[in-house]
Amino acid sequence: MFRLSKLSDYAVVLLSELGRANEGAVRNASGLAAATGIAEPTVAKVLKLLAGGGLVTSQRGAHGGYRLARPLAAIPIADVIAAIEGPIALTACVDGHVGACEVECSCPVRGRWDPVNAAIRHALSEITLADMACPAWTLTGAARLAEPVV
Amino acid sequence: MFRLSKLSDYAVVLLSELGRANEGAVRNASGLAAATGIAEPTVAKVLKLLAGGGLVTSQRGAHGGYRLARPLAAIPIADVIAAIEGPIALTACVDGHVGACEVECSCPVRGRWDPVNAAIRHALSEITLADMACPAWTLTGAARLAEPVV
DNA sequence: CGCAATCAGGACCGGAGGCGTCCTGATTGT
DNA sequence: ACAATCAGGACGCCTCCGGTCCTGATTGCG
Repeated sequence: MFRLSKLSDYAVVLLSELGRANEGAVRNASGLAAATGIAEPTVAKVLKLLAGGGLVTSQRGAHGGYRLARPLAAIPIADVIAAIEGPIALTACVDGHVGACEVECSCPVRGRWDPVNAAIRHALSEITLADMACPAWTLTGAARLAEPVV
Repeated sequence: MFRLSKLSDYAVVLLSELGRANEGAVRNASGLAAATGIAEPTVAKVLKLLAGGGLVTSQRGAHGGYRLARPLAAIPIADVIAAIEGPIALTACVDGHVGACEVECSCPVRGRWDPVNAAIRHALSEITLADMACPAWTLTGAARLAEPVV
């Protein structure tokens, strides 16, 4: 199974939370932590990663915080994963590392996963955060989301 | 990055090796280890997993070994990964586990990654081992493939 | 002008799980 | 009967993720 980092999961939650209500609003880390139920240090870490990836913009100083850099519909899930976990690739041997393999010529791995990587990258580029938003929410508990839970 | 297990990588190598030459031939674990450069105990482990997944058939006893259950072109890479690493899913919370989440109602994760999982599963089902075979080989050394190398 | 709030960046540690190995038993051809 | 080979599980090392915390830079407010 593809062992996606839990941090990426948090990232989707936080981005969705940011995308709710008025998208231009600035939210600070502690407020987002309270709204999502994720531990505050973790929230801060994820937001910093997302800021580094250009998915959110940060405002420092008093009353600072984070806001979405683009609307949710313009954020493919591939970008989120890339921001949190680095470039999308299946194995270590895949990107670069040419010549580092010990079995070398008999190593049929080099470049072999490339089509798989490309296929996954493509698949993940087609799905945006807006697509992932609330299968259950929109149906049952949209109202519950307006208020910070937990 | 999608941290695909190294075992899956070995599996592809071993299956490709099995698919070379005459596909019906029986190869034992030590021979495959020698041909691929992978440590023998690891080869045995991978082959056992593949046999459990029905990708190879095993013959016990003296002069026993493994052979492909189907031709390479009939083995999607998704089957290999499923055999080695279990069912394909991005996170633990995704499949089943309903109600096991601590944040529960505020956990926007449940079911959310489903479209992503489906997209990846689909992508991996479209690519067979035959497709992955030798991007470099087919160009330069197609002839080399006809005969068992190394 | 000083202070408080907030993000930026990195260091640090604990725990989980993958990876590789090995051992014992079952099966089969010679 | 023996040797070869696979089946299945147990086990330990080691890497890496996760979560936390600390210090410094930036900015608005009193």
